[in-house]
Amino acid sequence: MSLPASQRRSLLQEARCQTCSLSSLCLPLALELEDMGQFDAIIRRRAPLKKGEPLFRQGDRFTSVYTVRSGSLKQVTSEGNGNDQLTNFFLPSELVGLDGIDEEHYPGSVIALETTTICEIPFDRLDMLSEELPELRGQLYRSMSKELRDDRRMMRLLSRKTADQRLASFLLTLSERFRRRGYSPYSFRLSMARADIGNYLGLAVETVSRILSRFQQQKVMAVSGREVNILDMQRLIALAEEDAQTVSSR
Amino acid sequence: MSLPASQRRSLLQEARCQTCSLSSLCLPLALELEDMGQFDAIIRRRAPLKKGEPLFRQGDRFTSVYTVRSGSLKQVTSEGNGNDQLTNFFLPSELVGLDGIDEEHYPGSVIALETTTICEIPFDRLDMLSEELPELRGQLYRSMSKELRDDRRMMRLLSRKTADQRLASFLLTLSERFRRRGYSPYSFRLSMARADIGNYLGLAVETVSRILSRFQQQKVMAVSGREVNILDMQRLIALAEEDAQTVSSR
DNA sequence: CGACTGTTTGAACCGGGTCAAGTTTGGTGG
DNA sequence: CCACCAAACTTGACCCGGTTCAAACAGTCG
Repeated sequence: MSLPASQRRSLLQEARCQTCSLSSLCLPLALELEDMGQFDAIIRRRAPLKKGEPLFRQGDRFTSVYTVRSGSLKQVTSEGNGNDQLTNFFLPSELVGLDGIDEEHYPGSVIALETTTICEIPFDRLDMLSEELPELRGQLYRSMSKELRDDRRMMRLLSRKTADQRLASFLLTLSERFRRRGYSPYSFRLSMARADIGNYLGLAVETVSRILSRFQQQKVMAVSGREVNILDMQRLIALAEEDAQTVSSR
Repeated sequence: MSLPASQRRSLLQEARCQTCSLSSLCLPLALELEDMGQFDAIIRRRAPLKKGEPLFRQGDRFTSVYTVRSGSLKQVTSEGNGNDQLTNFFLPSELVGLDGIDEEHYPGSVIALETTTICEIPFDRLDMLSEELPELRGQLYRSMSKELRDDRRMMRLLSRKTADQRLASFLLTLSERFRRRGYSPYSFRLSMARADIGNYLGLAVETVSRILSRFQQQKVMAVSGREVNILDMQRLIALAEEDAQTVSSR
């Protein structure tokens, strides 16, 4: 199956970091133009994933890290017995698979929540290139360090926050991530199911649903299926940070 | 204040990786003897910390990562309002401070739980050295990756496990860490207070205390103050993994 | 257009938090 | 070495947020 040369070129073009709209957020963000060419040479394009398809499965041998080009994914770790744990959602420009380096196997499956395109970065090549390019190395350290910090925040959420605070925090985090990517922080579409949100936040589906209904009824946001519209950002921030009595007493 | 030459030498000796009993677990574990010398040259010895003293405080500028030589520490992140979150305990050979790389400030205070000695590794030197020594670089990536995996496990614990399962898991994790360091996995001393355990596991102090009492009464372990003696390891593993009805029905 | 999956809502229950009151431990100074 | 005090720990009683169970409803995709 072959394409006309022009289309083939445009596909390749699309896979080049220099022309990628995410380059200011993505791994090579710290690179000079000339270095970016080197980086470009090691990344591989992947066929788009359809909704529900895995990028890789738990236990697969670790070979590459990935960045999301478009779409979104979830990471799920299964513990043998029925209950899985959803440990992460990935949006465009975010790095996937860093937690597989250590044991040389991916510790969870990563599954597309919608049609999703991906850049594959073979880790051995990345490591070698990071030897030559201190900027790239630094960026890689920073990416992992940021993920560690985010994890700590998540632990705090899971161990200290009420269901309302969890939902509010989750929505604010999404909002902020959309904002940084140039989308509206007020109005966006949830690509994940309520069950996924519940699993991620340590809540029952029913609780997620109930609280979303309540937020809507309190005019903090409008929710219609997976479409979210934040109406009162300040209130949402208050809901995420403060304890119950502080919020209710206004 | 000066010491006889022989003692001075022995102090320096003590600070050398080649003679450190932890070298098989610590950051330079992958290095050849000759490379270890280079690594040795960049690490700095620190005066021992007394119980309650901070290694660094939340918000301090990130300069170094640290490894524990002896003793133990806790990492605490404060969110302005009263409630702090204890996000980690550190035992000998474990790397402290990796989550500060990204924002160039430490995201939490790290405080000694007992008299604790530390090796300081200035990060800029470590980064430069990691350029020359692929083994060291790999070990650094692996350390961070392992911490990511551990965090995911902690998230699962916090979002899915009951109080009993949390305590059991916590004790097993400690047990395993002691075992790997050459100490008894059955009998050890908790260097942290019940309140610290509760904070870390997302439980009230009272709950921690109650459950430890119950474990003891069920002859799973003997607890006397901070001394722990695991009597029935299999049972403890079952308590950590299985759901309540499975365990109670035996 | 039917079947299935995802979502919402209601009612009842319970695990673990909170509050309160001892009890033990460890550190300090006499 | 002991007495004292504050901090750490234990235990009990009660209560509440969030889970579970149940059932109806809404999308969505063959």
